[in-house]
Amino acid sequence: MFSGNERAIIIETENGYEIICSSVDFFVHFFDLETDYDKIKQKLSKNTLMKNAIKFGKGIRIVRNDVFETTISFIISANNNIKRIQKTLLLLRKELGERLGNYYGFPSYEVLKNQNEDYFKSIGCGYRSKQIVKFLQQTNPQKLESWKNLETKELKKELTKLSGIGPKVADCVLLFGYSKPDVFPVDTWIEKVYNLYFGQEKNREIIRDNLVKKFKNLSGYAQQYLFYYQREFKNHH
DNA sequence: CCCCAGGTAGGCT
DNA sequence: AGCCTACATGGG
Repeated sequence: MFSGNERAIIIETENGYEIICSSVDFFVHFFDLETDYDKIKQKLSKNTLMKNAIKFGKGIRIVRNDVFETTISFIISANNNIKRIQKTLLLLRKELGERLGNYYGFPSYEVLKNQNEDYFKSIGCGYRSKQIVKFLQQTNPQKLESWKNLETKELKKELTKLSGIGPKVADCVLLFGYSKPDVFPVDTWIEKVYNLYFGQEKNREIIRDNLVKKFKNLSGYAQQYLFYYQREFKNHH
């Protein structure tokens, strides 16, 4: 697991998890270790689906990642698969990031802004390359940080004005970058979950609104449990 | 050759 | 406001 210039290696043990990392304070905050997830799990365990999903993803944490890194990462994630997303992000670090022993930090805004569309294509960003270049021209980390006290709805409106950011990527940035819990990112997996357990609907905006109404301030947590459950479920069948 | 993957942008109505 | 469809790229 990487964030900025930090790295953590997580090992599952008999009675929990062990984290070997570059900075304890950083990762206590990053993994939100001061939040009581047992309480959240209890509140969400209202039916068999949620109980199973929580049991399956018992170690899930909503990370508190840097906003800029989160945004770049999720622009790359759009209509992409996780394996290639990880590969592309590792290449970004290796080719443009600072070398820190045997790993690399996330590249700075200035370095990223100096790259052109062809560069991003060369590391597998595909057609998102143009969006990334445009995004880097439109904004910068300072501007993104300045929005952190806006309310969820207002913040989403600002985010979706930027290139490469639609409703789903915005929700992910709100959740993992701005730590807003009242969002429910709807991707292809959540669409499947919804159609399996909640009802027939293909409009993702309607799906999102219904799920936020249902889970309110625990939407982000519920989303993570259901997302992981559905994605892994597929691998086991 | 098809469909899918942590969807979005731009054009049309 | 909604409803198409093109879009890179690799895997199944």
